[in-house]
Amino acid sequence: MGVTGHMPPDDTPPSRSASIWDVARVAGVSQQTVSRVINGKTRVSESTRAKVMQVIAELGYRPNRLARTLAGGPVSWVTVLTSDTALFGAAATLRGMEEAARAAGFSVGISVLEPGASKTDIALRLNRPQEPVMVIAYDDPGVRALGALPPDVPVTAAVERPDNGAGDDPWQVWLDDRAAAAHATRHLLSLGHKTVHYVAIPSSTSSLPQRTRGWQDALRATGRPPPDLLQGGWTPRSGYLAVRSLLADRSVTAILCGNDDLALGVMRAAREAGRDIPGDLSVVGFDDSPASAYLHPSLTTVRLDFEGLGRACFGLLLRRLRAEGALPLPTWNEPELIVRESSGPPPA
Amino acid sequence: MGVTGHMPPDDTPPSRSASIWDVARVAGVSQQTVSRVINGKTRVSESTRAKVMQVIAELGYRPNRLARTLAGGPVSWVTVLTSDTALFGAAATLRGMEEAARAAGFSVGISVLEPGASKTDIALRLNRPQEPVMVIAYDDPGVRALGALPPDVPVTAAVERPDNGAGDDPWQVWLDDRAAAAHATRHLLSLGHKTVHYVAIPSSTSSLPQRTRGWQDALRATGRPPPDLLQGGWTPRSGYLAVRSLLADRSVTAILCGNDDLALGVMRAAREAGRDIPGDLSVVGFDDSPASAYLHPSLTTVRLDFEGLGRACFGLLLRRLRAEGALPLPTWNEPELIVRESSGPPPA
DNA sequence: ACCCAAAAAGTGATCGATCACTTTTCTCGG
DNA sequence: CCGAGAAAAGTGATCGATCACTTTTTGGGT
Repeated sequence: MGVTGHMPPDDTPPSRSASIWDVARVAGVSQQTVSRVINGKTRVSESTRAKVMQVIAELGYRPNRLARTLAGGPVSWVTVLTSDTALFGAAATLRGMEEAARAAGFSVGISVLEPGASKTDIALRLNRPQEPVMVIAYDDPGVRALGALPPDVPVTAAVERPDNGAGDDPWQVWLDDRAAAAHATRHLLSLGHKTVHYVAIPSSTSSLPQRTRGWQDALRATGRPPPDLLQGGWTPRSGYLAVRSLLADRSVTAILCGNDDLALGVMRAAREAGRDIPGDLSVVGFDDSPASAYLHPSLTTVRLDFEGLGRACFGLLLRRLRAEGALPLPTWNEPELIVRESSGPPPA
Repeated sequence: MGVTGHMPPDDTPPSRSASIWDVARVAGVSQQTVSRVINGKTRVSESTRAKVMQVIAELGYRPNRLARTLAGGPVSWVTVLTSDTALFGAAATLRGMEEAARAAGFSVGISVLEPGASKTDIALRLNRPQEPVMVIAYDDPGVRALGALPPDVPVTAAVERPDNGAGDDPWQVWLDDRAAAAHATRHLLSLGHKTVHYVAIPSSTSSLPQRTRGWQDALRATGRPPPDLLQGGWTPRSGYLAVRSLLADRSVTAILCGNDDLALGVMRAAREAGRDIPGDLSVVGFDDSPASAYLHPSLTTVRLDFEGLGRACFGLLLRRLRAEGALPLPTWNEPELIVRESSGPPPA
């Protein structure tokens, strides 16, 4: 076996893989031509294209997206900022975003926001100064991160619905929590409950969260004063603790919960207090997490299309990046009340 | 207002943000010096450093990690390949990986594997040819992706424990599912059950999965022949369907499930069949998902430290990248059986 | 044959950093 | 007051691609 031969030139140390130049050299063309073959924008003669493709396969060439992006190629990169991915809503939104991004050929970076992240820190997580970003801003760290991003960063966000609805940042998407909470509350009232109590998830805004408002809306619309709000966290445990003392009061017959995990904790507290569900107490959740249909009793809850929202958030980002506008925005489903076993008429 | 002044030179179009050159020019030093200030490897005089830092703040300069990596800077980038992030184990592992990576100053990319992803496709998801990768290979798409990665890619993986345990790929981490399943099975046997049935999660290997083996181990060790395995999927629904017909048989008194979601489905099927848990039937899950403690009845399950495993997987990657070895590997907890309400002695 | 436009392929600069060297500036002993 | 050696700062090449131009080749029409 000779020193030289038909093998690819061995001046490439084994520790570095083939670049576009290596392909060009072996194929006997310029690297620009290789670039044309790869990107397929301009015409390349069929014979040249075939040879280049063959060399690419032989050398196991894989393009370097870093270099591509640096050199001003098309944007194909997005970072998602989110806080706790253990939460159903955030995780599902992230899935939707990732799916849509991957379908469009984007790489997705993810960076989890811990509560104490500083403003400077946020900017440094981006891989380049004007990296496109999506923020999942359902909670406080997310909302703060959204505010902490430098103004020249192209960003879209999945947020809690703003108060006014219109006239706000056009680069945000949301689900209509308020209407959904009102709907769930009306469902309970229509079953005959005198009033509905509410265990809230933590708030992301200084003003009243939308789910809380929707609950109040529905009560006030029928002339009922909303009872004191019960503040919960995100976990079953916090739901359990929030309602434990309340359940001794048999006049409490219906509880709406800010998410399904809280509802789980509430149901446990109810059983320990000797309350039957739905006989003595109706419980309604929020999210329609996968487990909710299989709980005992199965949980009446509001289905929220977080994945669809995530896809739309990416669609919006794409529209922002490609200024040509008029890119169709993926649609998402409106919240939908799923009635199951955990809600029923109040005890006689 | 004059054409020139103390403002930063306005030859920078507003659409591009400051680079290291801009900082250097305004600060009156070379870009190399700016680089030194930023990276702090070499000494820079205090006065120069201060001036550079000030200009950085004024210009809102943010380093471009793409360019840094391209130019041969330290690796600070990792892509995670995973399939379904809706699964508890995968999601928790991902969280651990992201946490450890972020702590080490790495950016984390995530790419979800759909079942049909081709070999070529996998390589193209990487941002550069030799991008460090972590694979969550608990299921078939993950295992295949691990096999499809080009050989020169530095990769570590969280996997199901290999059969032989040692002598295998040293760049993999796993939890001892087999021992855990055996332990859970022994728990049920020690309560007095004659045998234990098993509803399996889908398998990632051609040979018998570890949880299945552990279950068989424990039965055989006491001279009991393992009953036919019940094949489930990942969802509560699949658990429900897998055992529905079985439950008419009152001699079935203990069921071990491959994950908590399956257990949820099994418990529902049991109730519909009029079986009391744990009076008539004991159910044990796997994962200790957050809901399991609050279910009715609360679920006896095996706690698996997926987050710790994810952190360790990243630690292993770091060790692989920095060949100096001897980097301490984060430890993770061994599986632990959490006994709750859903398991008890068989009916008399 | 001949010329010209369109198609195909090549050239050089650039993106924003790092690296390996080289040059300039201090600091201090003799 | 000079020179040695260390500390500080600068220079030019490079990473792997793209972009805007320029040059060469190809294919018709006359």
